[in-house]
Amino acid sequence: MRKVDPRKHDERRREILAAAGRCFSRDGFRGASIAGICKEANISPGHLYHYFENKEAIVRAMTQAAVAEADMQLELLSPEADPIATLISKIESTRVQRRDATHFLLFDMLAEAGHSPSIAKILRDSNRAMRSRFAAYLRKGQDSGHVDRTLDPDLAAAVLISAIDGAKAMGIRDPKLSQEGAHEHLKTLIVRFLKPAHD
Amino acid sequence: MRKVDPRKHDERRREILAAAGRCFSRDGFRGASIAGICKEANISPGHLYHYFENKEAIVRAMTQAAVAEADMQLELLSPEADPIATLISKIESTRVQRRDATHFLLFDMLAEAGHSPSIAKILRDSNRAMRSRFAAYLRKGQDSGHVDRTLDPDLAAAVLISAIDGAKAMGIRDPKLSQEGAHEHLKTLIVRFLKPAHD
Amino acid sequence: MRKVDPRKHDERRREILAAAGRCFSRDGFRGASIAGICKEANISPGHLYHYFENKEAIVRAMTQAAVAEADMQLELLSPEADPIATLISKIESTRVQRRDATHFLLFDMLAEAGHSPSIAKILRDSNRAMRSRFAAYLRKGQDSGHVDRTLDPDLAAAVLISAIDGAKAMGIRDPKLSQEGAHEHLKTLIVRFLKPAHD
Amino acid sequence: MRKVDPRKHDERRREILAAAGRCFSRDGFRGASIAGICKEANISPGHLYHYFENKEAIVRAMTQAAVAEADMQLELLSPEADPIATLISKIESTRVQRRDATHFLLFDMLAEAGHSPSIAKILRDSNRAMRSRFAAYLRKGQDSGHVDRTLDPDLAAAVLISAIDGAKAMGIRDPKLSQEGAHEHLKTLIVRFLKPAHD
DNA sequence: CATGAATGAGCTTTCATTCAT
DNA sequence: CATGAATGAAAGCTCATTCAT
Repeated sequence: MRKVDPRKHDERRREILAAAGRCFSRDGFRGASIAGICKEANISPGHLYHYFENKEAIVRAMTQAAVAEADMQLELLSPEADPIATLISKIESTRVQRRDATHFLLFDMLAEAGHSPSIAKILRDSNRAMRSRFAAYLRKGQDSGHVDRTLDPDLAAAVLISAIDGAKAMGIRDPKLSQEGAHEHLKTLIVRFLKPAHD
Repeated sequence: MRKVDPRKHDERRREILAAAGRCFSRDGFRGASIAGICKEANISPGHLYHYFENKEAIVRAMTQAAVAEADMQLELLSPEADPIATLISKIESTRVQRRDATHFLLFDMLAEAGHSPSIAKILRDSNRAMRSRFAAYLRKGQDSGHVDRTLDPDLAAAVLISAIDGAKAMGIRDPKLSQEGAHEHLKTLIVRFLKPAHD
Repeated sequence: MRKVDPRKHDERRREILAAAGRCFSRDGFRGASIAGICKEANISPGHLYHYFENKEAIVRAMTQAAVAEADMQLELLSPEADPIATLISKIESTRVQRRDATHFLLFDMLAEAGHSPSIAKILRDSNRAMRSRFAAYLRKGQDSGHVDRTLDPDLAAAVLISAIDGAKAMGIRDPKLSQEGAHEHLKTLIVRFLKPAHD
Repeated sequence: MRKVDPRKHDERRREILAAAGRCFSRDGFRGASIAGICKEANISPGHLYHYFENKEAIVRAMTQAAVAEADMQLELLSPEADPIATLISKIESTRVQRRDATHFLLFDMLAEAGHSPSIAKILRDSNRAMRSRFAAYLRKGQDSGHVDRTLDPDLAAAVLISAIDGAKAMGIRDPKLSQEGAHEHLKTLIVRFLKPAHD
C-alpha cells in the first residue's frame, strides 16, 4: 500500500546526477557512457532508467543543475556592497576555479546547444534568469551612482556574463598565463566598463 | 615507382577536412561519424585512412585548421588603422556570424581540450600565436598613443581574446538579444578598456 | 494462520488475465511486457508473481482461457435448431468481429505453438474438446437428416473448425473485401459441404 | 573505381534472408535475435546492417519472400487441367508439408499484421495478387463448365484462400488427425463448393 | 498481501577501423 | 589510388524476475 517515497527517490536522483557529473566532466556528454555512469553511481544500468528516461534526460538534468547552481552562486553574492566589487568577486571566483572540470562542462553545454534544442532552451532560460539578476545589480549600482547610467542594464548584463564565459575559456586556452596579471586586467576591463563619468 | 603527388595529396586532405568541418559543425566532434564524413567528401572509408590515421587525427587537423584560420583572419586586419578600431571590427565580425555553426565548433574544441591533451596543446599553441599577434597590435597602439600604456600588452591581449570567445557564447545563450545593442555595449567595453587617459 | 481466500485469489487472477489479454492483443505475446500488464491490471510487478509463476504461465493461462471461451461460445449455441444453421451463425459471429483484436491473438497462439510445446499441447487439447462438440452437433444433424450421412463427423468437424480459422485470416488478408459477399460464399461453402443428397 | 557488384550483394541478401528464415521459423519474428541470425548466416552483426536497415526490414523482406513464394507455387500449377483438380492439388501440398515450419511463419505474419502496418500491407497486396490468380482459374473453370457459374470468382477465391489458411491451422491444432481422412473431407468441401449443378 | 527498488543478461544498433581486391 | 565488404566491441536501452520492506 505504501507508495514511492519521493524523498528517497529525489536523493537517489541527485546521487546519480552527481556521478554523471563526474563522468561528464571527465569524458564529455557524448564521451561518457551509461555503463560508466552506473559504475560511478554503483547501480545497475536497468535501475538508472527508473530515475531518468534516457541519456538525454540526464544531460538535461545535469545542464539544468549546473546553470541553476551558477545562478544560485550569483544570488549568494552580498547585495549590500558596491555592485562593481560584487561582480568582480564573481569573476574572481572563476579565476580561482580556473581548472575546474565544470568549465569543460559549460563548453560541452554550449556545443551541445547546437545539436539539441532542449539543451539550447535550458541555456536560454537560465541565461534570462541570470541576466535579469545581473541587471538588477547594475540598476541598483546606477541608482547609487556606482555604475554608469548610460549603460542599458540588460545589455550590459549580457556582456558581463559573456565576459565570465570568456574568462573560463581563457583558463583553457592559456593555462599557464599569470593568474594574478590576467585577473588584474579582467578587473580593469570590468571596472572601466561600468564606472561612471567617462569624459 | 610512381610517387604520390604531394600537391594532390594535400588538396585531397583539405577537401576531406572541409567535408569533416561541415559534419563536425552539424553534429559535433563525437556526433559526426566517419561514414558521414566519407559521404560528405565523396570518398570511401578505406580511402579516408590514406589521409588520416584515425578520427582523432581528423579532429586534430580540424582544430588546427580552425584556429589557424582564426589567426589568419586576424592577420588580414589592416594594420594601418587605429588598433582599437581594428579590434572592434574583429568583434563585429563575430556578431555578424552570430549563429555561425563554427561557433559550436569552438566550444566543442574547448570541451574536447578537457579530455584530449593533444587538442589542449593545439589550443594552447594557437592561442600563444594569436595572443602575440594581438599583443603586437596593442603595443603599436600604445606607441601611437591610441592604447593605454599602463596595460600589459600580453595580458590585455588574452583578455580581449576571451572577450571574443565570450561574445560567441552570448550568441548561443541569448539568440534573441538585440544584436545592435549588444554590439554597442561590447564596443564600449573594448573602447573603455583600451582607451588611455583614465583618471 | 490467516489463509488465502481462494475465491478472491481466483478473481484477482482473472482480472490480471483480462488485463494481460488487452495487452497481448494490442502488442502480441512477445511484444507485451510484464510492466505493461501490471500497469493495465493496476498491480505491482512483484505482486503479479504471486499469481503467475512467470510470463509463460500467463501466456499459457491466456491461451487456455481464450480457447475455453471459444469452446464455451460453441456450447451456448442453441442445440435445438438445425445444426447447419447453428454452425453458420458461428461463422457469422466471426464475420461480425472481423477486425477483433482477439483474432490476432489466435494467430499468435498458432505461431507460439511452433516454439512452445506447452502452448501446442493446450491448443491440441482444446481442439479435441471443440472438435468433439462440433462432431456431436454433426451426428445429431445426421440423425435428423440435415447433414450428409457419408461424412465422418470427427473429420468434418475438424474441417469446419479450420474453416472458421480461415475466415479469421480472411479478415486480415483482405480487410476491404465485401463482408456480405464473403459471408454469403462462406455460407454456401458450409451448406454445400454438409447438405445431404449429393448425387 | 569499381562500384558495388549488385549481383553479389543480392546473393548475400538472399543468404541472410534464408538464415533469418530458419531462425524465424524456429523462434518466431520476435523471438529470433539479430545475433542468432548473424550466427546462422555466418556474418557479424555490423555487417548485417549493410544489407538490411533494421530488424523490421528483415521481417518485411522475409514476409514478402514468403508470400511471393506462395503465389509462385500457385502460378506453377498446371493451368490446363480441370481447375477443381488444380486447386485440390494445392490443398494437398499443404497437407503434405503439414508440419512445415513455414506454416508457423504464416501465423506469425498474420499476428504481426496486427502490430505492424507495413506487414499488414504486404499481406494485403500479396493476397490481392493470389486472389486474382485464383479467380482467373475459377473463371476459366466456369467457362469450361467445371465450376458453378453462380459463384462470384473473386469472393470464391477469397474463400478458397481462407480454406488453405485453415488447413494449415488444422495441422497445428490437430497434428495427429488422420491425414488422409482430413484431406478427403477437405477435398469434398472444395468439390462441393465449386461443382456446378446443385439442385 | 503488496510494493517498487534493484538486478543483469540480452536486445538492437552504431561505428571506428581493417583488408582483400 | 580507391573501393566497400567485413569486423567486433561497445553503445543505449528493455525487461523478466527477485527481494527487502
